[in-house]
Amino acid sequence: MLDDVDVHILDLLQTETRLSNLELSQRVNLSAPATHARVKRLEQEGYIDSYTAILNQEKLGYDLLCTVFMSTSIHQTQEINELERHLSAMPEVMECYCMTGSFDYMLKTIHRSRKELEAFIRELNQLGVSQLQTSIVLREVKSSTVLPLRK
Amino acid sequence: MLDDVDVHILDLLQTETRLSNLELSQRVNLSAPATHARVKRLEQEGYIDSYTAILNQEKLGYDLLCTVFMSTSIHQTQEINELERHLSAMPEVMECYCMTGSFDYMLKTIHRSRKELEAFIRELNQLGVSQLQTSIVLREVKSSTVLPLRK
DNA sequence: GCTGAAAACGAATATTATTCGGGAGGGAAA
DNA sequence: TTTCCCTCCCGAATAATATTCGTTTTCAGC
Repeated sequence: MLDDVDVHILDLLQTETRLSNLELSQRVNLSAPATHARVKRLEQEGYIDSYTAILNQEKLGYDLLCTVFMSTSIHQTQEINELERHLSAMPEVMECYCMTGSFDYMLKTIHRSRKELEAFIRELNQLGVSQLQTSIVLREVKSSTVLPLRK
Repeated sequence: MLDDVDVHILDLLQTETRLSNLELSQRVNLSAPATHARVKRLEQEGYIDSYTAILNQEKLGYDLLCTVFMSTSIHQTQEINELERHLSAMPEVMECYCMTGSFDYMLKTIHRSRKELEAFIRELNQLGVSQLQTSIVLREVKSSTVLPLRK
């Protein structure tokens, strides 16, 4: 279980990840070793999934962010698994969710150009897709990975 | 501009962020100081937006991931800005995009319970929203922040 | 209050980042 | 071709930081 200090640590880690262990320990009013042990425990117990660097999409030439809603014509578990493995392996697919609503899946995809987007959609169509509805992101208003721990 | 080594560094940083600078330098066949200087430059020039810890939603009690499509009845720039500032400030809103398609915005939101989701939707409805369509994520097939640099 | 387990502390050590001086490589001008 | 200059690299030295360790404190259960 998590106490208040654990939650404080998690919250600092997800917003100010680059804090040194020493600074972190000062923020939560604990010694450096105690703080360090807690962080290790939180990693160990799976509260922290991963650490990552968020790169700038625009600067790296990825101008085209899309959402794709799709349904599939296949229904057998094995084929579904196969389809999902395919989707997961596609590097353009950043997120893939199985959803309620009129489509089976929603994808968030990223592309360098319309040309690449078109190639991607063509690739999707070869995977047993029955319906496809693609929308393009015009502007990013907010993009965060931060869970609202302090609410 | 970026050379091959820069791209290699960025790719390692977004997948194996916890590599020490020494290990990183060995992976890209450069000395530690040279690698370090490159990373600093990449941060400085904005190729790296941020570093973050990805927390485990489920373990922290956030079972409900949703997509919300919404349109607004307001059209004046100032009011739109106001609306977007509101949306950005809501901690449940993890992502917010202005989109093509039949709705103005798409949100990705996260909640602890149906109760909280309901409260959130009620809050949204007080912001000048004309249409709202909420779907719930049944299963996460893939969730990544990694750009396909090596493609 | 007493006891034992869990967790914290400070000091010592090990790792790692960071700085620095110097040198190699490569393009431009004579 | 030679010289100059700029950029970028390297290894060694230093500074900062993480990590380990033995001891002390804290606190729940009796």
